[in-house]
Amino acid sequence: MKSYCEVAVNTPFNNSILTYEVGEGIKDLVRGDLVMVPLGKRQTHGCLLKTALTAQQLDSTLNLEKIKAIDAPYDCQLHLPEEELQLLNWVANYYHYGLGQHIFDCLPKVLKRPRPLKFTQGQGREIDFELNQAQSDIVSQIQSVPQDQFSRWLIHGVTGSGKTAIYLNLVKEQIAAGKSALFLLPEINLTPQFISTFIAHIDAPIYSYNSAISNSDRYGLWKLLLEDDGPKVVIGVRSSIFLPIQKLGLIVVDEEHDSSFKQEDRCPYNARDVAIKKASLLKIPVVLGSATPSLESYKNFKLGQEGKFYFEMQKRIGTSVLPKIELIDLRQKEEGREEYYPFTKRSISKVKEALEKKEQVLVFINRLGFANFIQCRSCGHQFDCPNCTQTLKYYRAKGQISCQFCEYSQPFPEICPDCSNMSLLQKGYGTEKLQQVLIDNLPGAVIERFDRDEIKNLNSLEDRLNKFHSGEIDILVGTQMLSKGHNFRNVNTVLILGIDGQLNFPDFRSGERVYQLLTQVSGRSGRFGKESEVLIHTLNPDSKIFSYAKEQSFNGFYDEEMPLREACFCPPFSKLAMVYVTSRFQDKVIDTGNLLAQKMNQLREQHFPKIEVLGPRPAMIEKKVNKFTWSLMIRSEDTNQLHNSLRTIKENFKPHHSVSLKYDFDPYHIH
DNA sequence: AGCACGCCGACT
DNA sequence: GTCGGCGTGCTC
Repeated sequence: MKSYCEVAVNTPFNNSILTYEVGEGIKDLVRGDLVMVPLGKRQTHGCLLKTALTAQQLDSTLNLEKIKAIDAPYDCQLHLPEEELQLLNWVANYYHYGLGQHIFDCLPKVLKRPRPLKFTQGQGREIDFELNQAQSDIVSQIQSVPQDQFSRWLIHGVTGSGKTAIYLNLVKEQIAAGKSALFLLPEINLTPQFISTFIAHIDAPIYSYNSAISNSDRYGLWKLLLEDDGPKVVIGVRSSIFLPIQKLGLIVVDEEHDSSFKQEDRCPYNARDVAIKKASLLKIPVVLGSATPSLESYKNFKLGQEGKFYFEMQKRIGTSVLPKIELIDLRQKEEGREEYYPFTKRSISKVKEALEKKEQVLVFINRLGFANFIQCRSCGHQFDCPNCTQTLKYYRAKGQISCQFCEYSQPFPEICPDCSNMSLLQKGYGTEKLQQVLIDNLPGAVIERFDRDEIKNLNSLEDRLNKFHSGEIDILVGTQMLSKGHNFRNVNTVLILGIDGQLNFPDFRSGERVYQLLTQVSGRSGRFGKESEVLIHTLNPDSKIFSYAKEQSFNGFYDEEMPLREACFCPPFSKLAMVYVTSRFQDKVIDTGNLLAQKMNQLREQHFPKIEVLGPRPAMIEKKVNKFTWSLMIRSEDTNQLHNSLRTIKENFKPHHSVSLKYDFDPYHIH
């Protein structure tokens, strides 16, 4: 009597769940075990979902003749515990992604001879500072609920209000109870400071999991977690939510609003939301923290439904004071501004003042390069990428204009190829340009950049930060990279440029992002008692966002933004899903997009009246690396209808072979 | 996504 | 003749 199994296979098609015969070599394996799977003419990996199925239990449309046998386990000493498999399965369904593919995206690369796993033993020192009233209230409230039940908490606390001490106390409590804790951070460059705090005070091994650790450590940690259920702390980025930590007692998600928790390629999950799901499956508390919660979390928690708790911490601890915010009105004309454009007389003199006081300065701009694009003064010709709908950026250090999406680049042009005019304008500015303008205006000062072009790995990151901390560098010009987490003792002046571009970005979250950025950046300044200033260059000084930032109005932004979101029926008042249609042929993309919209509208009329179909429309960047993308937005207040409409499409709508569809549920960046 | 098959034009 | 481009179709 033949026995069959269902396997989540590492392949993109058919939801990745396929049926096989149970061969002799795997007859003792169970759900969650990994196997070698024959697929067409090749072998790939799979994970057993159901075993010991009889022929009668199989889908009747399957041709039994065609079912192959699986004979070999995947010899990697890994398997997926039931809870992890359930979480992975929930994620695959929720985000409309293949389970098998997602499983093998999460699993580490298997090595034959892994090196011993590196980790740090915490020193478990007593906490040598007292919690203030607000902090200890929050800790005791979180500890007052049964720790073997699902509960969720949001700590909305200004930068410097002491969230870390709360996390530390909660984690210590778990370790003392013999359980483990998972601490999620949005970005790897925030890891070092938390690690050192945890090492000092936690009496347990501490593991980190992020893009900087080796494949060997990745694999080693997985194996260790499966074998060892002793108390430990894991500090990691997004993907650590899928680590099989046993006896997990607490999940903390710091900076819960951060977009880095959302995976943009492969399975588009949001680790913050997955963390909440994981906590509910494991029946444990999950604590989110942020100075600027996402509107989703704010609405979700502040309503205070069953099992959801919201805390506010408005005061900074110790000597730190919130900085004074000044708006630099770029509409005002200034004689001779070319010299220091895009700065102003005021902002340059503020920088000079700071340098004279032997203080350091941070300058933020969310753009790379020297000029955003090049245009001919005479005929208006722009230099575009041949492979992408994108202008070429000028990088002066490289002497090239190049595309930010593909490999294309060419030497900086001397003359216009259309009209041979020699006068080419450089439009828009990025970090490279700001650095140059500052060098020209501040002789003797050391000015360095802190952006993706300069900081390529953790070493260069630490190197540049150390040089800044030690005073070798006077001014750092950086992108968002510089805005998160770091504390600089000697910085009391911060400049922000190019914020208008973000304010006017055509996305319902642009206001939220700017508010978060301003708060974040302001937090970099004046954390050590001195008076500090943030200077924002803008053409919209009347924008409400700035006045909330200026007044340090804690909830003003939310009170203003929430009704706007409600009026335009945007999240958190609706759920969104994107469907992206991509192909090398533009006509195929447009045809498929229209067909899809038609089909979707049909579904709306017949089955899912609460969904709304918007589009199709070309993606923000229609052509990237010679592939065209159009998108459909599906919106609904009814999550089930939204899911079911996508599922129906996935099962019944088969586009032309050259066209691929990608789904994004709860999108963050909309392309 | 791989991988093979099969149909066409180009070339030692 | 056959090499190889890529369009099409299949994978339990």
